[in-house]
Amino acid sequence: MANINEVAKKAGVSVATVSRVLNSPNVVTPRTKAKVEDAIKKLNYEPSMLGRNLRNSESRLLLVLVPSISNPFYIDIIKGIEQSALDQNYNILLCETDSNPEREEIYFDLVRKKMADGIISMDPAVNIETLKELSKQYAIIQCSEYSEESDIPYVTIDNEEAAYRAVKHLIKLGHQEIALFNSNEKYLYARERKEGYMRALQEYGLPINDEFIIMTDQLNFDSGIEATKRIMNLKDRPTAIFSVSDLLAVGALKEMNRTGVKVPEEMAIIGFDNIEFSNMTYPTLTTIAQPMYQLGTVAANMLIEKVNGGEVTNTILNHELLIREST
Amino acid sequence: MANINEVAKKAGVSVATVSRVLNSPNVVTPRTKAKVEDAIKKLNYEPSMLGRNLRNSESRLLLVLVPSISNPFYIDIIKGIEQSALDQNYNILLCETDSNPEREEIYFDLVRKKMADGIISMDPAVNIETLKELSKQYAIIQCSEYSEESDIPYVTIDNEEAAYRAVKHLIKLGHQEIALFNSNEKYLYARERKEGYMRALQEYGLPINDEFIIMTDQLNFDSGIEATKRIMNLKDRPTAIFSVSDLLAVGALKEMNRTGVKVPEEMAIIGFDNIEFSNMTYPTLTTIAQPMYQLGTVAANMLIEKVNGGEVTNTILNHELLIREST
DNA sequence: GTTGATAATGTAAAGGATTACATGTTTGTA
DNA sequence: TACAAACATGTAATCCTTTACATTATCAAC
Repeated sequence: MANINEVAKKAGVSVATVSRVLNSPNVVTPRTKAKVEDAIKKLNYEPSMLGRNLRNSESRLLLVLVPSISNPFYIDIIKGIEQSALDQNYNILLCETDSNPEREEIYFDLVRKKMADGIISMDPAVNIETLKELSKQYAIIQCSEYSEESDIPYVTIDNEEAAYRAVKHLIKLGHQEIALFNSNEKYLYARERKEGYMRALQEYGLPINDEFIIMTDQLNFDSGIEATKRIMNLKDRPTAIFSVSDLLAVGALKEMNRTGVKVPEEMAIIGFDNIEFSNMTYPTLTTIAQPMYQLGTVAANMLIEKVNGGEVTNTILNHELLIREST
Repeated sequence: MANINEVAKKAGVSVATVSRVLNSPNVVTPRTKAKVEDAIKKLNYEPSMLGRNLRNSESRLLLVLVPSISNPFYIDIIKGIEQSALDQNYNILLCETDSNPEREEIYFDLVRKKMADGIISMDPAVNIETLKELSKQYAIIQCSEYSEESDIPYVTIDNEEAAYRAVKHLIKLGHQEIALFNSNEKYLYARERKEGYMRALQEYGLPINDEFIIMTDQLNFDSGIEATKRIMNLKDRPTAIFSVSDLLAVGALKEMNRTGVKVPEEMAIIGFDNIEFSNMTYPTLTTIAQPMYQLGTVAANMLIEKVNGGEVTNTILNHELLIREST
């Protein structure tokens, strides 16, 4: 495979000139440019990014840390990231941590070893201490989930307000007994969404029933079924569910269908995220729409800005309540 | 950031020795090894993969070409690929082509420019001519969808047989009028699955009704709804649907639910792929399970084998008929 | 036809590792 | 004690670009 030297020789110029034709074509005479381009074509030359990256001390790769690609919530974010990255000549290294610290370390090593120029972390279970440490030296952005006491820049939505609006919607429909399917409150978003849930209840003078608050350890379909079974076994059942994840809500829906409980008549359900699938269920799922794609593009732009030494400010994007058939 | 020279100086050895400590620790004296490791620690040295990759003429990155990450079918394959890759110290560059030739070219360029060591293509709409051309020079594997007349190695399942079994299952249940939701027959898998569909019908002496064969241009939910509407508008409706993709089948299911047609009593539905979601619908979806994860691991192993100059043989993996509620 | 300014090109160092080959050190044995 | 064999370490080339700096070519103006 030809390298820049051979091209230079064939074109009768120096390697510097070849490089210039490639990188700043305007500083070179049309005649030499033509000669060089001719040689490039004849030799089928493709500049090696390995050499270039070494020289430029960059990899033009962005690490995207995701807890799981099975959760469609992340898919649209990833699409947004990929688009922004491509637009700026970056590529993404998609890394699924599975909340496994060992894997996480493998991926962190990629940036330590210069194989990635920066990180977008979306993993709520990320080792925040390591992340903080890394952020002193490398460009890092948190997307969706973030840590308050780090000063790692983030992009997210107002989770408290979104949850508040969701629950308020249920209350307005006449529900007084509303369950909350939440995840572990060690995660900020879980705490914030619970805050919103409680604020809505309080505002309308409704009691907070601890039995109605279910903590699931994973945001997936099975946990949704599990949680639903638990509330359905209560003597005093709620009439509505606010779930912090569409996947949990889909599980709830399934369990309702299985046991013949009518949605929304006997049980209203509202999810969170607006994953593509929430529109395919029976009935379709009312949910809080997060601007996933935009979360992605903004995160990527912030990261690239930071990689290039720029300053970057935290961003809160808008959410939206999508009322569909399940409420 | 420290480099290998500084480590060597600090440890009082040559760079070669430092490199050896890193790459073949056993050829170096325990005493020197200790000195070097000490220096590494003190300087917080991390070997740069940029330098190493240039020297070794490799990137240790595998390109994974997917038509769309919105289709969960690919998600498990990707997981498999990622696991195998990690096990062998590779990472994956996930590339969503969106069946957009320009994007595809960007990604192909990555391998031309040595930024990726090989490609796993899963895109049925891939530009097969370019792929064939590239495969002369670079390591390429096709996963799931492949081209018969190229000699690019592939891993897939027996689509004809799988379709045959699915349709036979419907026939055994008493269905005589069976619709086929297929994608464009320019794709091999579409042709093969249609073959299987026809073989089953023929074997049982059932007529082939062209009106029952619907071609969709995309394998997604909306196309499923669309196709369903078409067959429901026929004077003579089928009593069962065989869909070549779960997503289409989910669309069909939704449309049945919307219009109050009972599944499976009035309309049986069978999908293809066994995406995670097919188990979450109401009713759950009978489907052909492809061994997605395994497709991924096998593809990755084949590719890495090929990257390292090995020879590789085509692989056909087993599928399975999963009978659930929709039939 | 000089001169000076400007534009185009060339030279060589640098970026950070790996490794063939050369050199220096230990061992074991006679 | 001396010598060869085996082992450990060092030297320097190499992978492929980019770019600061040096050099040469071009052109206008006098």
